[in-house]
Amino acid sequence: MQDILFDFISKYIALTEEEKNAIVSLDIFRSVKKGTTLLKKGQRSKDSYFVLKGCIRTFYLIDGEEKTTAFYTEMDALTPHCVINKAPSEYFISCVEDCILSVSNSDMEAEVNGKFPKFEIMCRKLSEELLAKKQIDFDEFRTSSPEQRYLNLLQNRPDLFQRIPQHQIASYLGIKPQSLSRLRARITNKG
Amino acid sequence: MQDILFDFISKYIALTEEEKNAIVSLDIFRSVKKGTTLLKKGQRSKDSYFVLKGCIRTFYLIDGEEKTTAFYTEMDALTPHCVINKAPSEYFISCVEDCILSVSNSDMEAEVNGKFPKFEIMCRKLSEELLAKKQIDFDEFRTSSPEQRYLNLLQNRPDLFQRIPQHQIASYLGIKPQSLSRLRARITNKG
DNA sequence: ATCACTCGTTCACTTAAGTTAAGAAATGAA
DNA sequence: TTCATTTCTTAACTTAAGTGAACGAGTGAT
Repeated sequence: MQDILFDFISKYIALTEEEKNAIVSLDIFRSVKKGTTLLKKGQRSKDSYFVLKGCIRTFYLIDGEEKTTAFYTEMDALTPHCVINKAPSEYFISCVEDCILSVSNSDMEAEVNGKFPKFEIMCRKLSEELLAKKQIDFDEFRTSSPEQRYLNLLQNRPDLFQRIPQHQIASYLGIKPQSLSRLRARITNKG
Repeated sequence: MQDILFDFISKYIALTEEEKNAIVSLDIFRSVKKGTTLLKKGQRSKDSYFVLKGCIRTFYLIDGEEKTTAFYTEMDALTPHCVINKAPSEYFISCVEDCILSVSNSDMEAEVNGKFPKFEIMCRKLSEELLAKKQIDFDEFRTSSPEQRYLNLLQNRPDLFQRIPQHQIASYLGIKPQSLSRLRARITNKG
């Protein structure tokens, strides 16, 4: 299972056996049940997540309504905003499925970065890459209609439709569940 | 004028006079006329921009229509996606106003980073901070209606309405110019 | 000064999403 | 299994954005 983490890391830096052992000895792997809340609004967490198996999502609670803003699945890394800016979290994080996660604390990361400077390089590369990806995703969202966003999602992340409740996907697309149902019906009647 | 750049840098790292001189000697300051296109779709540029004065925007050309996705004003830094992923640009960059820009090439940056390791730290901090900000902006956009987005923009960047054509702001809000006009009329008739 | 062009607004009409409500299907717990 | 809850769909109606067109105000070029 931890091989997934090492596969991911190998995209950015090469690891020696010694370094791999150092990571394993940190004992960062966690099994988490579906529905578990990993972070609540207002909390000040230092934990970052890497998804080995399963799916977690971030959502806001606005006027009593959940607004899902992201899904993280296998090989996705999530450093909550509150870890970066050291302020209480604006949003929630919870498990959509039973998950196996690698949970790393920012203090631990600082320690590992001290011991193995390679990791600092990885973090820089990773955050640059994530910024570039986030920019493109944002642009795509901004320049698309809900229907186009739905078709894009179907194209780029078809697995989400098999594992995530429709109302959470609707929220992610920026519309209501009823509108998603209707939109789907509209599309099938066209094709 | 270059003091603006040094003020900006001082938020991340402290600079010696020697380092400041090294930057000035790079001769990176450029005056650019309103309407100038800095980057076209399909080009492979290595240039990053820092706005000292004026305003530049990024936009896509989709079905013959300009879709504006960002405005950069004083103290904003823009590293185009094509610089990061070394692929042809998907979008255009042009000047909304006469501008004074600091234009830095990624080769130059590598050189400066080599001479002054401090700069590498600044780049890491900056890209982490930008990622965090981008995430929050995206979440806000995702969870808002066009009307809320308009009100937020009015709150957070009121200057844009004084310096940018309405149809570009409409596009930025994800709607048509006519809808922005109507939306504004609707709001004034309410209040 | 004139002409062409862009820009912003308004209007009438169309299309799609929000809202409210109801019911069927699936899920989970006792 | 049964019962309650959640999830998804459908429908009727409301609201807001898209579309196409027209108009006046401003801008720039000649």
